[in-house]
Amino acid sequence: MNNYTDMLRDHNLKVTPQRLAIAQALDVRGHMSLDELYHVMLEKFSSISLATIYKNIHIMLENTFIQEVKLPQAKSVYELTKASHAHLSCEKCGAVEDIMLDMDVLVKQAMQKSSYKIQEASLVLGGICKNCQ
Amino acid sequence: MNNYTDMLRDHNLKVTPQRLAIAQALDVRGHMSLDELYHVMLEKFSSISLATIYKNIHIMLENTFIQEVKLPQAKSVYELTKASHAHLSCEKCGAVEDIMLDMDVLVKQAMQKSSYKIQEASLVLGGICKNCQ
DNA sequence: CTTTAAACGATAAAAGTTATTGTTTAAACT
DNA sequence: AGTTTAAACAATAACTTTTATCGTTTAAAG
Ligand SMILES: [Mn+2]
Ligand SMILES: [Mn+2]
Ligand SMILES: [Zn+2]
Ligand SMILES: [Zn+2]
Repeated sequence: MNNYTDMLRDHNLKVTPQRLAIAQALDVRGHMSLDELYHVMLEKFSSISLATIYKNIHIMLENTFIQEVKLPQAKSVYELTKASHAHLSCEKCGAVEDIMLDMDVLVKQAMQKSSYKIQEASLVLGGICKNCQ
Repeated sequence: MNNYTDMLRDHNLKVTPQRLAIAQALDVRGHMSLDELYHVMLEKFSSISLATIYKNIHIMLENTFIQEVKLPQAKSVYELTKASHAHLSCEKCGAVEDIMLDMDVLVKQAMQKSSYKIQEASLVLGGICKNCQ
């Protein structure tokens, strides 16, 4: 009865070896594209179907077990759902990092300027990571 | 020698009737998905090829005549390049609006917290527009 | 243990995007 | 204005990505 098992059950997802491996991979690596996830999964399950990856990403998104992060100049990456946060994206090596930023002031400003009821903020900051500088 | 002609020439794009219509459509409607653009173009050019839309979007992106906006829960939309700005996206009707917000403080904060050299910020605020409330 | 609905792998089908080819045309140059 | 040429065009084939189908396996409940 490990950690990922409980997490999957909490999101009404049946616990399978494939899903446990997806959860672990995303937990360890943070952010992964669909392709990356598929190739990592192939190492553990040499005959896993690509359709299984697609279907699990879908249902995991529906059940908010994971989140999709759309990056400006690259393929989407996926991550385990956690507290809302922004992203740093290195335009040289493609690395993606989390960063906690207080967006309350900005969101409040936006609600005053516009007539929108804002529910969520998606911020991706593009730049060059320490390693690539 | 209209306005869109000059704009296209400024971005090293050969001026064709199709491109003038794309520029006008994006100028008038603000943000359009590839499909929307294709269908609007079909009204003016009943036999325009979908490949022409794809190719023009590509070269216009390359030459920074237009920008792509990736929305969290919807297809990408495209817009004429203008001063950097954030977006409001209505999760009910799909409307997309521009909003000018000063992100300097936030970006400065992010550069201090991380070791990234930040070059651009992409912010999409999801919510409910005035009409849909 | 059974039972059963869900998940799986394999693979076909559909949708989305890019490449190819012959024709047309915008723009440069007489 | 007429000629030339490279780029853009429409048509469509090829390729990639995503989704649907189907027979089999398995997680979870009883
Ligand atoms: Mn993240
Ligand atoms: Mn915009
Ligand atoms: Zn980097
Ligand atoms: Zn709306």
